Amino acid sequence: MPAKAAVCGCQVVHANAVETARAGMAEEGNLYDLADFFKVLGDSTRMRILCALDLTELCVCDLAALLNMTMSAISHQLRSLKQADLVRFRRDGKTVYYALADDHVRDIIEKGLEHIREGK
Amino acid sequence: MPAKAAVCGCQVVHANAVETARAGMAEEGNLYDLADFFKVLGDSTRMRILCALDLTELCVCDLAALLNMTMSAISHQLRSLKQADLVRFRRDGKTVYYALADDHVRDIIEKGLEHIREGK
DNA sequence: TGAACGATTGAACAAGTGTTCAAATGAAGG
DNA sequence: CCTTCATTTGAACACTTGTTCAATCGTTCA
Repeated sequence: MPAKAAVCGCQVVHANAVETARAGMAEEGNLYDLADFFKVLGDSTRMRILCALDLTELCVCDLAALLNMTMSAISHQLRSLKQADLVRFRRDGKTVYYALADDHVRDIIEKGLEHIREGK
Repeated sequence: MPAKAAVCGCQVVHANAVETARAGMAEEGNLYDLADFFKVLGDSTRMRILCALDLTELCVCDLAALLNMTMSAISHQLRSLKQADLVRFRRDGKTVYYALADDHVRDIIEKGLEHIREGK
């Protein structure tokens, strides 16, 4: 408890619980990566892009038309999605087609929807 | 294609694909809620709190000590987590104990970790 | 090669977010 | 009651983030 008091200045201590948490938690770096990953999903534009790509392959121009946004804005967001390995792309002439990278995304989005629907 | 050209100004059109996406996408409102939900998971402090609570119930002071942050900062983040139905709490005297709300969170976090580990 | 065009990039700005600090609750005990 | 103390709250600040705008890249085709 001295260690704790030094940190947070309060006297309530659950040293066992804190130690349990400290010992069992995933590696620090992994948690930051995990937060960064979910951060990518936490934007409505990117979420709408993902849900559109879940249905069919689309080019930047298609997405811009579908979401009523500029190609630049779409392209910027696709960059984030690419870096997070959420989408893949193929080039055909001047056109670049985007699609979901794999089924992980589908699963995660599905789980998220479950949580939301259940919450009300 | 006139409709599309009006929106994004380019000539490449995949009207069928765009229509498929438009017709099949989840309701607009749901996608915004979904993005907001993931936004809550997209912060390292909140993620660390969730992972700690995944192992054991903890009070604000415990979390502050564990994460080496002020109780105020922790409390602010717990508020977000509460609003997103990710954590529940019980009061015992002056102390408030927090815990994970349900198993949805565990599942989602697990899926996220899978994705990250697989990506490299 | 040079024009056309889909896509990408970088800088800049507005809007949103997390932490800090100080003040205010709410519960327990003297 | 009045004090103590864990927790919460609100305002302020620095920092991050999404979109816009202009310029550039990369490919096709004449």
